[in-house]
Amino acid sequence: MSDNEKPTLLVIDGHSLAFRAFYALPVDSFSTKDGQHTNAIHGFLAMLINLIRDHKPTHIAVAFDISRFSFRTREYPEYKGTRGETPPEFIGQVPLLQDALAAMNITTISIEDYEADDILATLSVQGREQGYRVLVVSGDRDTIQLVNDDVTLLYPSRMGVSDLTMYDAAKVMERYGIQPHQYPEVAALVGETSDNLPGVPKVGEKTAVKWLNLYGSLDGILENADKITGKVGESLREHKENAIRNRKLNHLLTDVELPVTIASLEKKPIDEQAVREIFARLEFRTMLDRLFKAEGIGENGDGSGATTTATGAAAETAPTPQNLLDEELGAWLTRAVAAHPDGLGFTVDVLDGKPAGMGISTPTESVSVAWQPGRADYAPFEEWLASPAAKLMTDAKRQLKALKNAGLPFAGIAYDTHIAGWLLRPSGQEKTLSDLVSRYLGETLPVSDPNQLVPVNEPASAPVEAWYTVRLVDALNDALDPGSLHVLTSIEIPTLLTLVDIELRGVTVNHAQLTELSAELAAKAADLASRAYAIIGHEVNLGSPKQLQEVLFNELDMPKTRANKTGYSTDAGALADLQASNPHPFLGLLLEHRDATKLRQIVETVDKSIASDGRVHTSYVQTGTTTGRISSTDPNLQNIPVRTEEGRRIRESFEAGAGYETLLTADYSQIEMRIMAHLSGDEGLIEAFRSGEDLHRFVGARIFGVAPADVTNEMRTKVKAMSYGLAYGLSAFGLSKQLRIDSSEAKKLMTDYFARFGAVRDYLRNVVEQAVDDGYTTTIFGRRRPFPDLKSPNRVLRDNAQRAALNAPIQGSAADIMKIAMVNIEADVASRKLGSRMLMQVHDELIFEVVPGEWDALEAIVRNRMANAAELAVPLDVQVGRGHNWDAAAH
DNA sequence: CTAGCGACGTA
DNA sequence: CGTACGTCGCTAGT
Repeated sequence: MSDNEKPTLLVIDGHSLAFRAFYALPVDSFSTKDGQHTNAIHGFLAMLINLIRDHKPTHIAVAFDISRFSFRTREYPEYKGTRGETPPEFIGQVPLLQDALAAMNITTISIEDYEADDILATLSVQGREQGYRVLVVSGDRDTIQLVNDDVTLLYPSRMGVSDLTMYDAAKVMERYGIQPHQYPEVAALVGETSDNLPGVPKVGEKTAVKWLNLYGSLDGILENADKITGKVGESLREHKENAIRNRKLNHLLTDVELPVTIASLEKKPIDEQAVREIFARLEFRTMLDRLFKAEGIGENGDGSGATTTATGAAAETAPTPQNLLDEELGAWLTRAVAAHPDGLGFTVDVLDGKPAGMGISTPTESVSVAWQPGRADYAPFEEWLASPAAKLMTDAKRQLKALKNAGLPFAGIAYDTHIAGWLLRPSGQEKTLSDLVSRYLGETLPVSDPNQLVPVNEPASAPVEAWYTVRLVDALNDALDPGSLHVLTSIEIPTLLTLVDIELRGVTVNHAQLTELSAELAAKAADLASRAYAIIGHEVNLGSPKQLQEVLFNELDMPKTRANKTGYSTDAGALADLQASNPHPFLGLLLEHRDATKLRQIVETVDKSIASDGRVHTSYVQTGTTTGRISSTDPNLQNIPVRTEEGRRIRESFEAGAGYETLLTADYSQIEMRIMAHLSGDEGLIEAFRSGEDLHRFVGARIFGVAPADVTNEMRTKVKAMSYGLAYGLSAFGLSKQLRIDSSEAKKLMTDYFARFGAVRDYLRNVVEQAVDDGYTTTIFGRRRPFPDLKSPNRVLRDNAQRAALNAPIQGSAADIMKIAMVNIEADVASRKLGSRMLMQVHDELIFEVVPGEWDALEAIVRNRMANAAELAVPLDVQVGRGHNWDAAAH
């Protein structure tokens, strides 16, 4: 059999190559936004992808050392003893690399007490015996001994992994002048400094090779040691024990008992979804394309990288959808509903915000409903749609909006797999039905391929999606704990319905007013810019941090600020510091210019999003956060300015619509602090809230030991920053920086705070401890957030996770409470048949439009439902304001 | 044309 | 060396 016909086994020394990659690539250029370093992973995978592309291995294994200790260190404790501490930036990369390899369905092997090289040696021998061509990739020269006619070593050049030198027997001969199997004897004589194995002094590679060629082997050399003259001969006779020991240690074992067979290492298709996930986590972008290309998964979707399911087991195939009408459909629905009381899968194809087709499924059957407006044929369908019969959906919000747009009645939503998936993995990558199917069913959702004129796979249609949804519900319910399930059915599903309504309502925004404001701000920005140019003597793009750096740090020669990836920071904080140390008129103008352009930007964005009904319809993303909050996009109405006078002019343009008398705003005051009081059970803090006194004044009085009336503004500011910072994991350093006070003073402030409110500190500590134990945090209502990074060996990652973990139950509980309030308010408003309606949610604030004459009724409902959304140890205080526009309605 | 980054608005 | 978001313009890459 010729080499070309032989299968190719690729075996890699994982640690050795990852370590090479680590030193080959700059650590600073490869890290995620969370601070996880990835240079070793990147270098390793890039190398691996090239190997797969160039050598097309049929079988692959990667061997890892389990620890620095092995049978060799037992026999010779000094072995590798000179190796320094592993660099902290390297730690943690290996487990992630192993995750990535797992996603690529590549086997990794580690065996207690043996080094990776022993595994490689055993694999290469077994592979050869079984008729494979073997490629060994290692950065350890000892693996040269493995080379023979069937085994080739790929050895990284100097400081890289991208460039591998192929060592076959001829190349070894050319480079060292010996046969590969003789290499360990040369190495034994010469010694290996990096392994802390001294050899025979004065004997280098040249001498060792000369002797070997003269006497045939190390044994031969030692037998003839007496014949060797001169200082080198003396040295050999004196240090021959070194050579003997080295030879024992650098012999690689070829009979290690392996947990796998060579055949089982056969290269399997990568798990595309898992690879996408891990690469996303590592923030590798270009790598994904390279891998997919090497795997033959490509734009043209040719068959070479056929997307089979991970298990290889035959996935269930979706039932062929039936086209039913009229009584047939009605009969089918009656039967299906009776047989599946937990619900039917339901999917609406949405086209331009309108329902196009729909699909309904049980686990074994599916029906296509080519619904068209006004067709009497669909009366039985519409009846089912409006009934409380359970519907199981995926990403229901836009589908329900489409139904409402078409004037279809709807009730009975029982499940949204999209939300369920988010509750399981709130930081999750599962954005689509396809992602969920892949993760929870281990199957691949058929997708349409725009590059194929005649699709090979029928893309998933509404009934097929409904069928996958039904099956997902079971899988998700198995994965969901009771608390999360409660959050899903009692909080999220009702909230979803509320969001559908408030998005469709939108909010009236005064276009003329925004246009005027925009022009005003543009003029102001232009004026500020020209004055700034005059000061520095030339024009510069004030919106370019890069150009500003040139002006500030070169032309004006200002002291360097905090460093960032592109140089030095020019953010507002840094500029304020500069203004304090190096007052310069340019700085003030720059800051003012930033303010004006930022505001104008927001004005323009909001203005552009006003729809033909004169209203802005934001999209709330119910699964947009890790904590349970809702986010808002297109446009984001949750970051409309409020802190400055000018900013509030934008809020003035948000008005009560035609037919409505006024806006009502209602917000929770200090809800997160109240939740902290409740969760910690801190007597002092609870008393503060029950007393009705100004919180920061009350706390300040306790801390500074004065009467509440004697708490100065300065004291109050400090206490306020401290209190709010607590829930974010603020440090003394951070506090001192924010308040611009001495760090010793900040430290004292914290000490004094905790002396008075010790249960708060205990609680915060306990949250983190519990999260480490459980692996997740929980809100008052049972919402979970996993924190795998709490156990990360990377300190930055771990510290970030700790702060996020102590904040999650607080922010998350507040989000839960607000959602409950919203749902209850909507229910009350509906049952009282009020025309007034909820329009917006800004985390702890709700905005309503009030019909003339309904103010009192609405205010009562809002106050009641917000204040009583949860039973806490402290009251929930609600502030209500009234005004024709959003700003005026603030209180 | 797109992705990453810096900057900054909100709770 | 404070949590959670979304959006913009600039820049450097494709």
